[in-house]
Amino acid sequence: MLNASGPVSDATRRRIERIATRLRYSPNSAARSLITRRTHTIGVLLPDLYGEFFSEVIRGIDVVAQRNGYHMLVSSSHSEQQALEAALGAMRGRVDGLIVMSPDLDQRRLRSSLAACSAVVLLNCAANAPGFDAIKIDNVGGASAMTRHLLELGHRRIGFIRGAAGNVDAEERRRGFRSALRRARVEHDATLEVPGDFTESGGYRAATQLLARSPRPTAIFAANDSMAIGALSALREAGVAVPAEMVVVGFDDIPIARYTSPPLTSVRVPIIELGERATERLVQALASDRRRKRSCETLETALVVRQSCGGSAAAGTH
Amino acid sequence: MLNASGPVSDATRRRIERIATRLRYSPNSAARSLITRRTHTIGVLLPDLYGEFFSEVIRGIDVVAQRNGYHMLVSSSHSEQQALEAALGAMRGRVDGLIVMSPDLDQRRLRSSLAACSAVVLLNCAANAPGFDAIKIDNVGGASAMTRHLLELGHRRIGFIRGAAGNVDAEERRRGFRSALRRARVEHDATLEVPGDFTESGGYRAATQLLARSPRPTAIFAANDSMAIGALSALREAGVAVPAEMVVVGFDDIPIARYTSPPLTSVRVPIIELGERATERLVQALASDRRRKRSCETLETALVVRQSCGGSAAAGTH
DNA sequence: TTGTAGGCGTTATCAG
DNA sequence: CTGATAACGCCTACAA
Repeated sequence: MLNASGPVSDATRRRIERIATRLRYSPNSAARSLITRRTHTIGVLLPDLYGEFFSEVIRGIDVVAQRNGYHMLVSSSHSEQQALEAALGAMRGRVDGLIVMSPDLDQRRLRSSLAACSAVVLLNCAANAPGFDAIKIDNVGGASAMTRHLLELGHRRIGFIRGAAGNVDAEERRRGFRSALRRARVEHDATLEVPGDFTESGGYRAATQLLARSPRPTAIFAANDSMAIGALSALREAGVAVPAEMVVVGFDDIPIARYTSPPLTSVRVPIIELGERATERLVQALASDRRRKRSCETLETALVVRQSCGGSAAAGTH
Repeated sequence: MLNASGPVSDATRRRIERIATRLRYSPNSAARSLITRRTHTIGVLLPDLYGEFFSEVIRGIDVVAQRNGYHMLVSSSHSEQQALEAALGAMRGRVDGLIVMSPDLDQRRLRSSLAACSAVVLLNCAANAPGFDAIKIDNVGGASAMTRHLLELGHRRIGFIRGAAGNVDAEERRRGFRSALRRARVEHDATLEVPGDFTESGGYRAATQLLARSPRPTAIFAANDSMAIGALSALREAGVAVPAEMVVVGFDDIPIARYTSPPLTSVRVPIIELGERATERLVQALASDRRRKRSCETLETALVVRQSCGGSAAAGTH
C-alpha cells in the first residue's frame, strides 16, 4: 500500500516512508507484477552487441527507459530466427514490451516469430507492414546522397563494400547506391561490388580485393563505418594515400568516425535517437491500453563531409 | 509442474510439452519467482555505456548469462553514489545477483551502497577488501610494461594523458606509469601529465595541450585507447607524423586499435573475458547457497606492439 | 481513516 | 504416484 492512491494524511505518509527507508523495505517486484501484470521492464533484442552502433542504440534506450521508470532486459545474438524465438519465449512474462532489432530476418519469419507479442517496436526491420510499430532510418536516401556526392566529385569507378548478406540495412544501402548511379546514367560495373559483413576485418578484406581490381576504383563506399575503417587500414598498409589516391566513405557516422585518419566522410544516422524514439514509442504504447494504430517512422539521414572523400564540395546540400 | 522434478513417464511428458507449445503456454515468471525466490536475472550496473569498452564487457556477460539460463538487466550512468544507490534499489528483488562496475566510487562509498546486497561481483572497483567477490585487471603492471617499452625505445620526455579524475583504473595506470619512470631513474616532468576523461575528444584536447609544450614530448601515453585515438587525430591535424615525429600509445586494446592509422600500440586487456569471468563467478556463487569465501581475481594484461610506437623492439618481451 | 479478505500463478508439501 | 492445499507478497475492494 505504498502507492500514492488512497487518501492518507501527509504526516502518516511521511512517518511510514521514514520507517520504510530505515528498515530498507522495498516492495517485492515479483509479487507486485503478479497482481498488476506489469513488470516495468522493456526487453531489448539485438542481433549482436559488437561495435559502437549497438552500444549507442542501447544507450539511447537506457536513457529514456530510466526516465520513465522502466528497466532494460537486454539479450543479443539473435540474427537467426531460432535464436530470436528462444529469446522471445524466455522474455515472455518478464517484460511489458519489446524493442526488437532484427535486420537479418525477412518479413515473413519476423511476423511469425512476433505473432504472440503485444507491445513491440521494430528497429530497422524488414516488417514495415502494418500491425507493428516500427522505426527505421532512411538508408536508401542516405546511400543515394553519398553516391551523388562521390559522382559530383568526379568519381565514376566506385567500389562498394556491401553489408551482411540478407541484412535489411545492407540491402537498402546498396539499393540507394545503385539507384543513384542509375539516375546519373553511370554504367555500373558489378565487379566493383564486393561482399562485406559490417565488421572492420570484413572491410579490410573487401578493400584488399578492390585494390586488386584493374583498373582500380577511385573511391570506396563502405556500407557502414566499421568496414570503412577496415578499408582505411588496408589502404594505409598498401601505401595508397587517402583521399589523394583513393577516396573512402562510410555510413552511420559512429562517434569515432571523426577521429579516423583521415576523418571519415559518412552518412549521419541518429543512432542514439533511434533507441530513444523506439523507447518513447513503446512507453507510450504501454501507457495507452487501448490499441492505437501502429505506424512506421523513418528517421532522416544526412551527409557528413569530412576529409576522407577529398572534397567538401558544396554538393553536400543537394 | 513443468520442471524436471518428479518421476513422470517419458510419453506423458512429451504429450504435455506438445500441448504446452500448442497452447503457447509459458509459466508466469513473476509467480514462479515469487515462490522460488529466484529471478534468474543478473543485474549489470555500469558507470556509462559509451565506447567500445563497455559494449565488449556486456557482450562477455551476455554470452555466459545466456549459457547459464540467466537474463541480463542492464543499467548505466552510475558514476555517482546517488545514482548507483537508486539503481541498486530499483533492482532489488528483480535480480538474483549483481555485477557492479563502478570505478569512480571510492571504497567507502561503494561498501556502504552495497551493504545490503548479497551476491555481488565487483568489476574494476576500488573495494578489493574482503567481503566482496571482485575481478580487476592489472592496470599497474600494464602501464609499467608500456612505460618501460617507451623508455627502451629511447623516449625520455613522455606525455601522459590521465583518465577520469577519481577513477580507479585511471589512478592505477598513472601509478604504473610513474613507478616505471622512477625505477628507471628518469626524472618525471609533472607538466607532461595532462588530465583526460577517457573519451576521444578528451584525448584530442590533451594532445593539443601537449603539443604546445616546449620542448615537446617525444611520446604520448594515453590512459586508454579512446583518448589515444583522439590524440592521433590531433597530431594528424597538427601535421605531426606518427610515429616518426611523435609516438602514441594507448591502453585497453579495444577492437579498433589495430585499425587506426597507424595501428595503435596498446596494453591488451581481456575485456570480454572480464565480463565472462564476472558472470561465471556470479553464477557459481548463486548456485552454491552456502557462503563461500570471497576472493579478488586479477586478470593479466599484455603489451601489444603495433606501429604507432615506432619500434617493435624486442623490449615487448621483458 | 483503518482493517481485512480474496486472489494473482506458481511451487512445495503433505495426505491419500 | 496422484491430488488437494497452503504459501509466496502484494494490490484491490469493501466493510467497519
